[in-house]
Amino acid sequence: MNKTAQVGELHKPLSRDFYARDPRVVSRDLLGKVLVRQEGKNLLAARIVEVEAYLGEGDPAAHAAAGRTPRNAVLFGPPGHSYVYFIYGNHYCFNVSCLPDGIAGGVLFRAPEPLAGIEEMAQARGVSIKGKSDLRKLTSGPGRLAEAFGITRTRDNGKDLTRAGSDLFVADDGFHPPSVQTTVRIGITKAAKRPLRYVIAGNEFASGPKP
DNA sequence: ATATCGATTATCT
DNA sequence: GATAATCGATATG
Repeated sequence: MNKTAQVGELHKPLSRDFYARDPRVVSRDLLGKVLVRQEGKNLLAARIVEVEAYLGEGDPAAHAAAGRTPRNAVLFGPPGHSYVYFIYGNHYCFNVSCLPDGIAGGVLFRAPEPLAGIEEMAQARGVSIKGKSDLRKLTSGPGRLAEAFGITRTRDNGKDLTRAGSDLFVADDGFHPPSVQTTVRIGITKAAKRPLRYVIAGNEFASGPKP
């Protein structure tokens, strides 16, 4: 398998079937895939290294836990649609709906490794990249990821990520993560002990303090 | 109409 | 390590 991204694959979204499974399975399979934003001529791409699974009614930490509301309706809809919400008055978080239509569940994208469109991401984030280690400032954390990719609720909530030609989707370029680590989820107070955070082991671009 | 709080981050000390 | 910033969804009156 090629080490570099097979750019030819970067216009082909993952299928609806991929997302129509348990969020824990989708989470694990999303690691190593490539998140793509295609805005006309501009291409933003980043390899997913950290995600979290949020289950439906049985998961107190999930937005879907209290049942369907206008805000979380996407999570109850068909799989492969983006769920974007605003948090702490400052940040957007980007998720994808999982499981068949009518059953809630989703995956939160927490951190990817930037591959293409570095300049555009830095501009969107309002930071400058001097050294290689500064790349972490672009997308290391859900709020940063959303800002780097220009993801907002009005623009992207409810978007079908599996549609051919969508400007926002996830692609498989053949990369396979060497090893996957699971930990507890970050920043939640309910069901805080469940090991539903998935990280490519030892990856530099995962959120949190650098080891 | 008003109060509460959150799947975060930047910027202090 | 602690906290301010700051919006909107939701619950309650």
